[in-house]
Amino acid sequence: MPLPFDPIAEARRNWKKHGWGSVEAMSAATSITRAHQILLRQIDGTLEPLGLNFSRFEALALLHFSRVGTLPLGKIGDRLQVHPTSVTNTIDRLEADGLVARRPHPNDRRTTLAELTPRGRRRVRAAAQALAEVDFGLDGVPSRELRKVNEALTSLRRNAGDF
Amino acid sequence: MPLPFDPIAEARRNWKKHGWGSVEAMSAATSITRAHQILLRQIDGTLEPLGLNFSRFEALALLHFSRVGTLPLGKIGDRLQVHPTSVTNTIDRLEADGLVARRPHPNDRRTTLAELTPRGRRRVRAAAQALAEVDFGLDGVPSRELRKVNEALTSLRRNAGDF
DNA sequence: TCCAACTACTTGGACATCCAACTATTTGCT
DNA sequence: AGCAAATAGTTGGATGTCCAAGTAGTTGGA
Repeated sequence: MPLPFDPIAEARRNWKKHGWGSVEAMSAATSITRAHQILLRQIDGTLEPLGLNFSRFEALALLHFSRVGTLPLGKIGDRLQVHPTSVTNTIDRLEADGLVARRPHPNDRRTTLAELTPRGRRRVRAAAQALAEVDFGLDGVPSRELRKVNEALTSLRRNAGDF
Repeated sequence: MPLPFDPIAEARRNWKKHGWGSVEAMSAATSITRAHQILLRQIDGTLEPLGLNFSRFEALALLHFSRVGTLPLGKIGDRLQVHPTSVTNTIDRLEADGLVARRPHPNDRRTTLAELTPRGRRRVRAAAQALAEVDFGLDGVPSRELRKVNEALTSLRRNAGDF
């Protein structure tokens, strides 16, 4: 099914030919979009038998890493950079599957805590192992290239004010 | 609004501490996801006043680059790597806005062609200019870093069988 | 003290994506 | 020639994301 040519190289040629400018940025933006499509499909495919997707896995991992296994929903949204409504939706699903429970915050009654259940903790470990086994859909990519991706995208994210 | 630390560096530490493996790949996958979130928001924000989003813009650009201004819907899906139903939806929206028209294929009655209207051609030029002006949300990122992104992601895409 | 402004989360609605199933047409094997 | 399999696109349903607006609770300054 692969295309017989690199669609982004083709886009670069066309972009130049029409004098549209910002070729390097266009190319980077498009590359990131395609890479994201590819990775997300592989990752979600890996997690699907476990009843998870990448968003739900990220939320579970965050809870697993927090010493107490508990986090305010707002904090989860800040860390994952998603809208509060997405967090509500994600936690709804995890709660329906018994992987997480909503708890009232002891000091602030506006706040809801998500708490990892024992079942959720087992599930997130299994998911992490499954993802590591397929190298997050990146098996075969030389680690030199992976480091390049990480370096360059860290710079990009810092520039965009991500952190 | 930025976080006071790099969430991905934090994830790397936690991932290692729990012995979860594939740290470099996890880091790359997560970086790509975040970079995509950031870029897509800026790009869609730039295109919104023009009644477009990135998907619709990509479809229009593809048509603009094809000499005749016409492409089968299936080809568009192949190039953009999206599901046929997404193409149907995208073209529906563009058609409703008068930027594209559906035409029957002269030789194959199964096939539908999307044809760029004059209005669509003007719109895609304006959109390209708007995107170039904001450097696709990447203004400020040194071009050395952009080239690194492009190189590394081309390798990643090739490895994943994108082309 | 008290109330306006802020914060945390949820609800309802818009939109984009995918999958499964369906219709229409074309192709290829016998 | 004839029919099964493949191809092109659409519809309906599920999911996930965002925004706008609403509810509940907290905070800070007059």
